[in-house]
Amino acid sequence: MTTHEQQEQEVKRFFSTNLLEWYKVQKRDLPWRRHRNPYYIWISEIMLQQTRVDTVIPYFNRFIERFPTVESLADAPEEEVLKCWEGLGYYSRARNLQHAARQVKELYGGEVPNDRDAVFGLKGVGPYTAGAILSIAFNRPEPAVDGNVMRVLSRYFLLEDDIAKVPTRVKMERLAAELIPEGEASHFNQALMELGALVCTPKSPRCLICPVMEHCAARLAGCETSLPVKTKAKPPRPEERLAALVTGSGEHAGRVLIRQRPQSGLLARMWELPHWPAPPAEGGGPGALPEAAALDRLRRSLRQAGILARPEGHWTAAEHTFSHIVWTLQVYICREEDALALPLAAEARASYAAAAAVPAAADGAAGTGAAAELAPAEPFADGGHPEDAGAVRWIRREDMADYAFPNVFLKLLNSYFDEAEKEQL
DNA sequence: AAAACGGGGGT
DNA sequence: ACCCCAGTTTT
Repeated sequence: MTTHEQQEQEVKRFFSTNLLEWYKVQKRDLPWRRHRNPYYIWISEIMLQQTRVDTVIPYFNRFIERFPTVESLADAPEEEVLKCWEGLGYYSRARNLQHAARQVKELYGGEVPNDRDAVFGLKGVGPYTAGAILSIAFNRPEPAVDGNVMRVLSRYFLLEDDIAKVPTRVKMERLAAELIPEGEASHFNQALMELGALVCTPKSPRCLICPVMEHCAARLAGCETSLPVKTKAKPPRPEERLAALVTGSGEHAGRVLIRQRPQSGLLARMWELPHWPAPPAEGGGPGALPEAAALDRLRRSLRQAGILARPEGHWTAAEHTFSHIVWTLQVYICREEDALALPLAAEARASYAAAAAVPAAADGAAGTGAAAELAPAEPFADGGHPEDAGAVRWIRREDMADYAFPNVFLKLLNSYFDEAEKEQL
């Protein structure tokens, strides 16, 4: 063995032993670290995907209280799981998690399997989460490479590969596996992620308190802040939308109309205020749509969705940023026309739902050119909006507890009910 | 290989 | 106000 290879080995050994010692002293007291319950580890790892520890903690505690075991999760109504996930984002994680709980119940007697292929086969479990469960819960020497780990390794070993690429992750996994000290997979993998979260942070790493800074190649080269290398995500596309806050009349007095989103796609099965794409303003940029045009457009969208309501005026604007879209919602207060006519509205929705089941023309034509000129009762040029088939409910503030809302609608509804309450006084 | 899929924190 | 962060599934 050459001296160069010996040095390389020494740098690796230094990293592993120092990091492990640091972790044993510095590790945070986190709810899922208080027991070695594979179910807790699994739930926490799914929640921690794309999400920071501080955000996850209250969700984790509520979730475990409500679904203490794999079986309780497998047997729960899906809406309750979704409600528990409300505000956490990436809601397919919640549905995949319940699907996987049913897999564990049916296939493995309710015990999280201690087996690589079995864990991998669970819905919502990919290479990172499989490694995390196997190492943290069962102390198996599997790598668990997330963004934190790639940042730490790319700096310590000065690796300039693009961490957005799959081959880079595979390379990091090989390296991470090599670094695991005998019998210490659980602590070591957590140590790696803990270092990335507390010390080797993206913007201004705290190199002076880092347990391995002495041999950190990026630090020695003075390039730690330019690592890891990562291709930039493309900016989200803007979408202007008109939203309706419909207040009930007659038997719906004091209530607001909400509707459920489709079974798949963005915010699947979540509840919301109804909203539709805003037609582009005359020769104008976004947001320039005149109020009269917006009211007219909204009136026709409501009618087409089978909602008998009249838009009355602009209430507020709200912005909601996804990773790939930015919604600007112009919210209009609308008044339900006649509660007694609701059966008719239900009928309109049902017939529209049937029509919507027929494959419609490609999306994107909404509100452009001719569509803006159509008579009120005519469908839009693109065949309508897929959301319009969704179920609707009239709710009071107390009823919000029974429906899962994306954050933007949670805020709008709370704010509306606050205002409505104040006016009562 | 690239896009879809939320929400929050740092600067 | 703007920039950054990041696993799995679907296309």
